[in-house]
Amino acid sequence: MPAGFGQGRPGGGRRKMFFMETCLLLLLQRASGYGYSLMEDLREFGFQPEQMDISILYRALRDLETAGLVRSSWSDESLGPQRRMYSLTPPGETSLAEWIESLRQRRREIETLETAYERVKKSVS
Amino acid sequence: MPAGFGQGRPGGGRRKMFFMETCLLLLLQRASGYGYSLMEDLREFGFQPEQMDISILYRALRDLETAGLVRSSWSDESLGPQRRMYSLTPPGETSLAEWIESLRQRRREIETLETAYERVKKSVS
DNA sequence: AAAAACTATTGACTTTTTGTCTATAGTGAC
DNA sequence: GTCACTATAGACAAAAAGTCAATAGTTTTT
Repeated sequence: MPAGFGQGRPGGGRRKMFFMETCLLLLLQRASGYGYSLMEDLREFGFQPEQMDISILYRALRDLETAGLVRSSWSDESLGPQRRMYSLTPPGETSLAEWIESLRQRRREIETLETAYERVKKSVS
Repeated sequence: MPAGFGQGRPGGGRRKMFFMETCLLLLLQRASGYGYSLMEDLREFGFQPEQMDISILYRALRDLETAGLVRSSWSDESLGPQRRMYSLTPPGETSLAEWIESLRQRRREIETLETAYERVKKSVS
């Protein structure tokens, strides 16, 4: 399977969440943030907060923290409910670079397919 | 979530197999083929037959047939074991066009992320 | 001040997907 | 006939992703 597609254990390998997690690392390299704010920021990359269950985002953040790519702490300075503020760790920066490269590879694979499709369409018509 | 990411039932929505199935439809628009031959043809799109279990390919073909996007028949003309020859149906052609468009969208989303990453890297250094 | 509404996070449950392993079955070679 | 090879199919298990509901503190409303 194509590079960037992972190798994969059952149900696993490259996951749907990969793109989202990469977006999160990028956002956190820009500035630290918490669940709800990151949710809004994801808009920039085509996500639509209204249409997604935010649990998925929280799970992604927890997974990233378990992997040591982000770190979190409770911020009590804010008004309103307590927020768990996330920020990027040095390993997170490294992973971000790698993941971006992986997505770049994936983009190239899609481009190959697009090109092939254009050729087929031309030969058929 | 980004267009091209499906909406999704549990564990579902946009699946890992989406890219592979689109490749298969494209290959079948070029010419009909069977399991093992398609496996080889997938090389063009970055797949590595040695490293993947062919069951996955067969399942993909059966799924596509269930969805009416391809049709199959036993070819007895060949020497060697019987082969199930697959070919693209008209609905399959339509889906192929849609799926390519969906992947195009996905590629654009990746490009957005790549661009954003370049900007962040520049501002950090 | 009690109730309601909102922000924020977490955890349990369920379905679907996906990878692996094994079974079947025909064909050609020795 | 047995063995190896090509080709396809099915069962099983593990993991991921989606939904739903629970918790908990904080403003706002009445």
